[in-house]
Amino acid sequence: MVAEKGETRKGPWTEQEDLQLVWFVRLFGERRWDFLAKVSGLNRTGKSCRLRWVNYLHPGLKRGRMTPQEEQLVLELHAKWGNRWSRIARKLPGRTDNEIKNYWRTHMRKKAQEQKKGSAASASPSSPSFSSTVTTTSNNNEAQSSEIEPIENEEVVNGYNPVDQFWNEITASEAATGLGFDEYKEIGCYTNLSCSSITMPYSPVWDYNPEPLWRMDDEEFSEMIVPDLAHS
DNA sequence: AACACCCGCAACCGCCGATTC
DNA sequence: GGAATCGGCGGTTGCGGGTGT
Repeated sequence: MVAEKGETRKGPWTEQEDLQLVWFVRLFGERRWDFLAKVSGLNRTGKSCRLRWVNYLHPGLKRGRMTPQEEQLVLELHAKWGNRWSRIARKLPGRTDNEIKNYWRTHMRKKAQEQKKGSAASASPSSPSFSSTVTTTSNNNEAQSSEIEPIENEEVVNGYNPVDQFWNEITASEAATGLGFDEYKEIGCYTNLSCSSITMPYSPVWDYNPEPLWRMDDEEFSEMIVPDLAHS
C-alpha cells in the first residue's frame, strides 16, 4: 500500500508513520496540522495526522475496556448532553470522543437487541426508542449494573503498544540521563524498538538551530527540513 | 475445516465554526 | 466585512478478528 508520489496516503497507519508523527508532534506541538503533515514527509493530510494523534498516539490515552465508573459517566452525560462526544470525552480523562462514540454505538446496539427481545417476549404494544431508553435508564443503577461486566486488569487487557513504549522510553531516558529527545535521537537509544528500521528524515535544525522552532517561518523551515517539498 | 456472521475499532468524510489575511 | 484556510466535531464506513454453525 504505497502511495504514489504526490498522492495523499489513506488507510491504516503503519508503525513507522506513527513514530514519525510522534516525533514531529514532539517537535512542533499539537497544532498546525497541515504544516506538520507537510514537513514530516508523511503523505497524509493534516486532518488525518491530527486524528491519528488525538485518537491513538496521544500520551496518556487509556486503552482497554471502559471501567464501570466510566460507563456510568458516559450514560449520565449522554442523557444530559446527547451526542456531544467531544464534550463527554472531556469529562473522561484519557478517553477520546471517537472511543466513546464507538462504545456508545456498541452499547446502543446491545440495548436495542435486548429491547427487541424484551418487547417480543412481553409483546409490548409500544417499543421505546433508543433515546427514551437511554434517558430512562440513565438514572437506573439497577438496570445499568446488570449490563456492566466485570472488568479485567487493564494491564492484562491491553496489548503491546510500540508507541506507548516509545513515549515511556523517551520519558524514562530523559529522567535518568538528562538527555533530551534530540540527544536520544542522536545516540539512537530507541533502536531496540521495532523502529530500528525507521529512517527519520534528517533535519539540520536539530543540530544547530538555537531559536524555538515555532518562531520559524513555515517556508523557511520547509526549505531546511524537506527541500523538495519547499519547491513543489 | 470452512464459511458466514457479528462486533469492535480505526479511519475517512462532510459540515461548521474559528481564525487569519 | 468577506474570502480562504484550518481545526474540531459528529456521522459513517470498512476492515480484521472472534465466534457460531
